[in-house]
Amino acid sequence: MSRATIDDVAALAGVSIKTVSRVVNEEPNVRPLTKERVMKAIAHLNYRPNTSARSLAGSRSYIVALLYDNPSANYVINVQDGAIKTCRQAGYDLLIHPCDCRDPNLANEISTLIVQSRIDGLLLTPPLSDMEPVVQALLARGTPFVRIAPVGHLKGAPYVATNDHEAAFEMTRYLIGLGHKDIGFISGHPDHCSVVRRLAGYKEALASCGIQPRDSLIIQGYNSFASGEAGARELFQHGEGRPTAVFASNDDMAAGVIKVAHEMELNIPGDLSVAGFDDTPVALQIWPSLTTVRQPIKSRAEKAAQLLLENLRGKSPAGREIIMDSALVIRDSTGPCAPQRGGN
Amino acid sequence: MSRATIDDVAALAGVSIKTVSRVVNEEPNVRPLTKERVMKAIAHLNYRPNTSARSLAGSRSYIVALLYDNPSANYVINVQDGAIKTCRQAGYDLLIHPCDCRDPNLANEISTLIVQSRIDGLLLTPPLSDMEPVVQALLARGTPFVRIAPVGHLKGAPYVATNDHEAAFEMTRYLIGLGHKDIGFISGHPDHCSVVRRLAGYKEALASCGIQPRDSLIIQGYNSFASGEAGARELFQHGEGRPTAVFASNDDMAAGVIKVAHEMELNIPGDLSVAGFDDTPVALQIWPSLTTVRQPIKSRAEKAAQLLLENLRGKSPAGREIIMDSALVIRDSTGPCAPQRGGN
DNA sequence: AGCATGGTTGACAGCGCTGTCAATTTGTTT
DNA sequence: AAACAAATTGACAGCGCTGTCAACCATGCT
Repeated sequence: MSRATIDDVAALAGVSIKTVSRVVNEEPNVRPLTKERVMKAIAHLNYRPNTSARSLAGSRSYIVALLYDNPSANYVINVQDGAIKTCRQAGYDLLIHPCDCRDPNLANEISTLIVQSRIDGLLLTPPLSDMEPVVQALLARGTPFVRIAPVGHLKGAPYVATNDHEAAFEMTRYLIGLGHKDIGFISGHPDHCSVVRRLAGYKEALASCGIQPRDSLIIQGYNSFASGEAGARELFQHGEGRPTAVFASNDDMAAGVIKVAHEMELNIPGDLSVAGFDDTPVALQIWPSLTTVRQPIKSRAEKAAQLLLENLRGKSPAGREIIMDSALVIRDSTGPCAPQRGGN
Repeated sequence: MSRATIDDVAALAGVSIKTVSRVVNEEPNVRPLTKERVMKAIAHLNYRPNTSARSLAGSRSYIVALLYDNPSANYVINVQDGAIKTCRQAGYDLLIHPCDCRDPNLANEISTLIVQSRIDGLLLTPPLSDMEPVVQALLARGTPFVRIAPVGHLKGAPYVATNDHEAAFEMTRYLIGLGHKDIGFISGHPDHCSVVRRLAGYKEALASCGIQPRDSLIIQGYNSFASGEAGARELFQHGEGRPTAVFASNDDMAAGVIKVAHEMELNIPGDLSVAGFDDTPVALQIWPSLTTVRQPIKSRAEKAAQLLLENLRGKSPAGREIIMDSALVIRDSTGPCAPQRGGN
C-alpha cells in the first residue's frame, strides 16, 4: 500500500526520476505526452512522494503552522477546520501551535519553531495578527504568513478580515430601529484590535441617528464570560439610567449579561434586549437564544490558507487583502424597547 | 539561529557524527565523559536535529496523529492541548486529523494517512476509540496507538479512561440524597460507548437505594444540545409523572433541558434539579450554573500521549490500561426535592 | 545544408541523518 | 602477561527526493 518510490514510477513510465519529479511538482517543460505517461504510472502505483525526502532535498517542508492564543475553543476549532481543509487539498500538513501572547520572548519562540520544524509559512489568528514584534520578525525572516482578522494594515503583511465595523454598525442600527436609545456597549479585550472596530461601528451608528454616545454606557470587557457579567453589573448599578439594550462585542460576554439579567429578574427581551457577536454555539444554548452577528470563521480561515499557499507557490501578486462579509442573526434576545412591552 | 548540523556538533566535540547521533537518541554505550562533551557542544550550538533527515534515514517520523470526530469544540481543544504538551516535551509533532466516523472507508483512510504522513503512532478519541474496524486495522498494521476513554477492553489495545460508571453512580446518589426519587436520565449518543457506562452507573445507584428504574424516565439522547431539548420535552409531556430531577449524560444536553425548563417556566432548582456531565464551559455560562461531573480531559490526553510515546520507545510493558478519576462539581442547578420548596 | 535558439530530458551530487558492521579501546580472566 | 569478551567508537552506505548542469532534440533562420 503506497510503498512505491519515485524510482518505481520512473521505471514504469520509462523516464528518469527527474522527469517524474518534474511532473509531480508541476514544473514546466515536460512534453504533454510524457507527462501523461508519468501520471498514469503514478496513478497505477498509487505513488505519493515521501515528504521527508522532499523537504530534506528541497527547501520546502510542506508544513504550515497555525498560531493561536485564543480562549474560545469554538473559534479555534473552526479556524483549524478551515485551514486543514485547504492544506489537505494542496498536500500540505498543518501544524497547530498554541502560544502565549504575554510571553515577551514570543517572537523568538516562533522563530525557533520555524527553523526547527522547517515551517514553510504561517497563519496568524487574533490577537497574534496584530502583534508588531511577531509580524516584524516574520517580515524580517522573509517567512510567508497571512493574518486572520487583524485590525491594522501593515505593509507587506497580507490578511483576511471581516467587516466588523459595518456589522456592528448594522446591529446598532437594528437596535435603534427597535426603539432603543440607551444602548450599552461592552467592548472586547483591548489587545484584540479587531474588536476595537466594533466599538467604532457602534458609535458611528449612534451618531448617524443623532444619538450622543455616553461614556457611562461603554464598558471595557475582556472577551470572557466573567467580564460580561461584570460589565452588566456595572451598567445596571444606577437604577434609572439603566440601558434598555446591551450590545456585547462577543457572545460569551453577551451570555454573561444575560445571566446577570436573569439574576436581577429582568425579562429578556421585555425589559432588556441583548445582542452578541460571532454566533458561537453558546448563542443557541442560552435562554433566550441570542441575537448576534455571524462570522464566516471557517471560510475565512480557508481563504487565508489559500492566500498563504499561493504565496508559497510564488504567485504573490493579486488580492493580498481580503474582506469577507458577516451577517446579522436575529433571535429571541432582542425586541422592541421596554415601556410599551410590545408583543414580540 | 539553530542552523547547526550534526557535523558541526561532531567537530566541536571532537567525535564522529555517529556518536553525536547516539547521544541525541539516548542510545546506550557512550562513555559518560564523551556524552557530556557532546551535550555541551549541542547546547553551545543550540543544535536541533533535522526532523526530515531523521525520518528519512531512520524509520521514525517523530509525528503522532490525533484522530477525532467530535462535535464538542471544547473537548477537542482540551485533548489537543494535553497531547501537544506531552509531544512537545518529547520532541514529537502532533498532526491533528479530523475524520468522519460514518465513512465506511475510514479504516483505509487512516491507513493512507499513516503511510503518507509516516505516522509513528496514533491517539484515538471517542467514538473512534471503540470502532472495531479502525482498531483492528491498526492492530493488523502493528502501528502503535492509545485509545482515549473507550468502553471496551480490546486485547492489545491500550487505553486511558475515566471512571464514568462510578461518577454517574455518585451523581445519582447525590440526587437521591437530595430527596429525589423520580430522576430522569438522558443518555448519550449510542456510538459513544463511554457514555453507556453512565447509564449503568445511574441504574445501579437507583437500585442500590431500592428505587426501581423506570424506562419512561430514560431517554435516548445524541449528545447535542438539541437532543437535550427534545429529551426534556419527552420527559415533561406527561404532567403528573414528571421527574423532579434530570441527569443528562453531558453538559450540552443538560443545557438543553434547562432551556426547555425555562420555556415551561419551571424554577430551577426549585421545581426541577438538573445535572450534567463533563464540566464544559457552558456549565458556567447558563443560568443557573450547572451541577456536573468534572472530567480530567486534558490530563487524560497527556497520559494517553505519554503511554503512546513509551510504546514508541519500545517500553511496551507496564500499565497499558489506566483509569483516572473524575469529580462531582455541585453548583446551582440542583437542590432539594420540590414539594417542600426548601431554602437552598 | 548549416547553425543558432529554445524546449526537453537525464546523470549526478548531495540534503542531514541513521543502520550496519568493522575497528578500536577497555576490562576481565587465567 | 597473554587471551579473550565487552564496551566504545567511527567509516560508510544509503533513505527518496530536488537542484544543477550538461546533453539532447526539434524548430526556424540564413
